[in-house]
Amino acid sequence: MKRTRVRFAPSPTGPLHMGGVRTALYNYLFAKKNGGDFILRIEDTDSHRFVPGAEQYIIESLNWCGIIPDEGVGVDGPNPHAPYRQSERRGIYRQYAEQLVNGGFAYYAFDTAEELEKARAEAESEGRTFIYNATTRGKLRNSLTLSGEEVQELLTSRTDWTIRFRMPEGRTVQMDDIIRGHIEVDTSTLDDKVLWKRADELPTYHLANIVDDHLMEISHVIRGEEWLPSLPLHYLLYESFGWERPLFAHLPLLLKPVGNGKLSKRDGDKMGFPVFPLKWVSPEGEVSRGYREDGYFPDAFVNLLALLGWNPGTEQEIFSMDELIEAFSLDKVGKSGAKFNPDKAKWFNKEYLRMRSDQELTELFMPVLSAHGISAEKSRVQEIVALIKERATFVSDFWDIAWYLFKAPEEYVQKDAAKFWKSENVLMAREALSATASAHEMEEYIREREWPMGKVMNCIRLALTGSSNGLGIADIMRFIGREEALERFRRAEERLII
RNA sequence: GGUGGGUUCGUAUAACGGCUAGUACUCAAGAUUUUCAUUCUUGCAAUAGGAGUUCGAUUCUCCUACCCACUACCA
Repeated sequence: MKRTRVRFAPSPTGPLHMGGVRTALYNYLFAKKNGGDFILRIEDTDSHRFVPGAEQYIIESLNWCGIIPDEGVGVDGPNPHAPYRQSERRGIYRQYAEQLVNGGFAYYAFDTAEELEKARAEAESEGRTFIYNATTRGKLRNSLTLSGEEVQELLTSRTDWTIRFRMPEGRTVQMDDIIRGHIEVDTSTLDDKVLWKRADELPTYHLANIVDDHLMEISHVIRGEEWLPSLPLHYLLYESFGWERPLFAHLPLLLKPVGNGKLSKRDGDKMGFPVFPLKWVSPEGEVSRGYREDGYFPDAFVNLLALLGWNPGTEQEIFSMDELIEAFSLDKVGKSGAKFNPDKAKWFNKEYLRMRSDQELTELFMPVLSAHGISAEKSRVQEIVALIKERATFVSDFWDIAWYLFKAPEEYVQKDAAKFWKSENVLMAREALSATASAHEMEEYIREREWPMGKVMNCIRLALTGSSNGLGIADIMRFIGREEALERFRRAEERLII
């Protein structure tokens, strides 16, 4: 049997967004599940849309997620099909395009951008849509309508011609998609796509894609649903070359959380969640947040992405990468677009945070503490982390949850003070606090006297933390000590009016 | 407009012709707790509409509606 080889082939036109990461992930899982290769190829055939830094961003993102290519751009190991950057492969495409011309499957087109623009505008004014195919190509300037000498002349004198695919007439292309099943399309609705551009000596996506997939011995093409409309062309290209084609699987789109449409950069900014794996600063200086910088764990991110459009068929939701590889299969991938749910994303991270060891979380929390000007002993911090980890979604929550274990409150929440800082409460609280040596004793003291536990405790909590919610008094006192507790209470008495 | 794809609770999904349509997130209520959070329990909530095939349809077929993608010398 043929070896499984898949590729992720992004275009470096900007940061890779989470939909792209998911496509890469599914390719990776499929490859690993089948003991095959996962290849990273960069499709930079559009010189006008190149964005500096985008390629590096793609590599870093995949690396952060643990989606490691076996072959391709950024891989140190053996790269038998190098180069994997299409701009570096430009020399190989022209011959293939010309092979199609010689076989009668393609032709030279000399229409200028202006001429095509005019034809489109004309058609539109008549209520039609211009389509470059069998119905119009006979009236346009190309090697099918011009004489051999004219063609030769134009080929050498001009540098703005293209090679177009000659879309056959009256055929129904029969296709099969692993996810969507059998699909048929009539060629009369398709157009003569440009395959190669003389102007920059580069192929367009369609040609480069087919040639490279063939040369790199790709067995399965797993890509986004937006490519489904060009599948007939790709089928026809394989047929014209006489090549065996790979199997295709078109993944459902990732949709925005509310409303309709593809998930886009704007949605994240608007709704307060990242759309990109990593923070991205565009060449213009525009900043987009990333999952990594927002405090997500890479394995949580991968887990939530995996479950957007795929399900294991069981009720398991938490998967390590190895478990995903084991469980993954394309026939469990859904057909309909998946709306991204930020709440569920947070839930995943919360689950992953709980699974992290106290030691690891402590290492992550230490820099946060220093950033707040706190220097604390690691062993002490680790005890605190153990106490608060299940209250947090992100490591960054730790500070908000437990800052008062590191420093005294400067101010008090008005509403809580109004509710609990009352003379009778303060009297009881002061007595209980000063008459006992530990939180445990204090609790006994209050109970014996049948004082209202809630009122007294919240009064103390207000003095210790500045608000009426937070950790148990016993835990707080264990960390700050009795002296500090008494001091904080004294200060509250000075500052708060009854 | 044309072509293709899609449609189960608000969201992600399960149920490969046969249970009371299941689970998770969110939300609500209750229990626990000195507060908050956690935890536990319970609850709200769906097969887009219409025909057909069938003993029986969420599942198969057709029509309608709605949504999405594509329709570049972009990928």
